[in-house]
Amino acid sequence: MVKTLRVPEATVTRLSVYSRFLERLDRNGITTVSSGEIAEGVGVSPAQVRKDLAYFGEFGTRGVGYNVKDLMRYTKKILGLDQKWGLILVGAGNLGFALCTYKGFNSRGFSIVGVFDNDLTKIGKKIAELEVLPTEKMPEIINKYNARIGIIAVPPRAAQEVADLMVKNGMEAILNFAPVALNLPEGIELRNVDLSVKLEILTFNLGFRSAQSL
Amino acid sequence: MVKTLRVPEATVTRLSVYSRFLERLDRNGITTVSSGEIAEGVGVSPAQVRKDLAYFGEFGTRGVGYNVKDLMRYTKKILGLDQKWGLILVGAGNLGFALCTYKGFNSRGFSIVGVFDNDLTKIGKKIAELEVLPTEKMPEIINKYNARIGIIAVPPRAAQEVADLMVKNGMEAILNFAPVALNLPEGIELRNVDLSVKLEILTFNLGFRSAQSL
DNA sequence: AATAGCATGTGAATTTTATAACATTACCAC
DNA sequence: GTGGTAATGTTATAAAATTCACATGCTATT
Repeated sequence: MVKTLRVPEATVTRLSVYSRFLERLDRNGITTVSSGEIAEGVGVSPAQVRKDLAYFGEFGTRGVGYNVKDLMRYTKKILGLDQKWGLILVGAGNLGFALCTYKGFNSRGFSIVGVFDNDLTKIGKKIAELEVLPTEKMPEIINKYNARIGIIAVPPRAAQEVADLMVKNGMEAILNFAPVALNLPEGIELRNVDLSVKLEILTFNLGFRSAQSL
Repeated sequence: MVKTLRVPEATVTRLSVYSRFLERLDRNGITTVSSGEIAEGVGVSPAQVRKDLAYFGEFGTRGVGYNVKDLMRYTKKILGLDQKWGLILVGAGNLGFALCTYKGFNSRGFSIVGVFDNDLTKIGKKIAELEVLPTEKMPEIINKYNARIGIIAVPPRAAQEVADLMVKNGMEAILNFAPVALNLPEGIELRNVDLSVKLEILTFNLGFRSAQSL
């Protein structure tokens, strides 16, 4: 029986943020950091930082703090970023293009190894150094680069179909930018990035504020 | 004294998702829907749907369900989407370009009314029908279109400076795509969209799964 | 008009998450 | 070495969010 401690997703999210903050500290030559400084730097409480880290082990030294380089490595290891990840992307529109060229992915060990689209006007075009391919080529590319994660950047109506295709071709995780709820078999990891939801939180709050000041 | 019920942000997030789901139902000519059907459609529990809606009033009919058109209008009203919102965007890179042309914003009443960049090679270029302007023109555009929300799509190191400028020019809310924690004065609404965090949740889960099957 | 059926709205129970408080341990100065 | 200081790791407390269960009230049918 494995000791199975459930890690809250919010903890994983924050860990990702800590990890990048640590990279920045490291780039700036800082060698030691306290939970309070991390907290300050990313906008949470010091207790939260320590609690989050405690899910995974003891990484600090009492009375001193954390070694930046070490903690950075640990966090990246925990997140699975001690390896390179090849991603495939379907949807060679403007969003797909932006994602392909997004530096934030590369700097964290992600690289897009295949871009697909079924729009004949897009196939053959180049994005960065990648040629846009028809989805029939998906198995070949996935196999060649051992890709396990797919990104969906197509319009909403096409998203489910693309998701099904990805699953059929063995993808284990999907990052979906289309604003629809996808139906996937058990065991496939799915996360949605909804670009307008956060905007709507902002408008909600702007309205709510006015309502309260009446 | 105003009855001040705090609405969880997760509730607002889901409301936004419900709202778009209802739009889809409406487009498909569906007139009535139950909490169970909404739940099924967006991937939450029926009780969750009812609880979320209960923060804002009673919108359904017992034994029947919800009128799709009405509930759609209510949710949009609650989210502040019964009006048009003009947005300004700083950062005319690939991401900025993608956001400018993103249809999901327009369909929810958002329109980008100004695109700014201080890169001389970008100023003057056209994105959709908008010309990229230097940030000095920001006050003029903000005033002309009554913009209250700004989007940051610049590299991390420039983000804080852009945020400060937006605040100085009267922006009340900021949607930040740069992967850094911004420091803003009290009262400014801030939400971050971090494109790589969700990917790292996926890689965490993929790794975690393998670890557990050992 | 009465009754059966159904889906909402809601208060209570449970679970989860975050905060706070404290005990522990490493380091440094003397 | 010994004691003071500081920041971690952890336990306890509080808060928040979700789920559950059911009473309420509308509709349709007989």
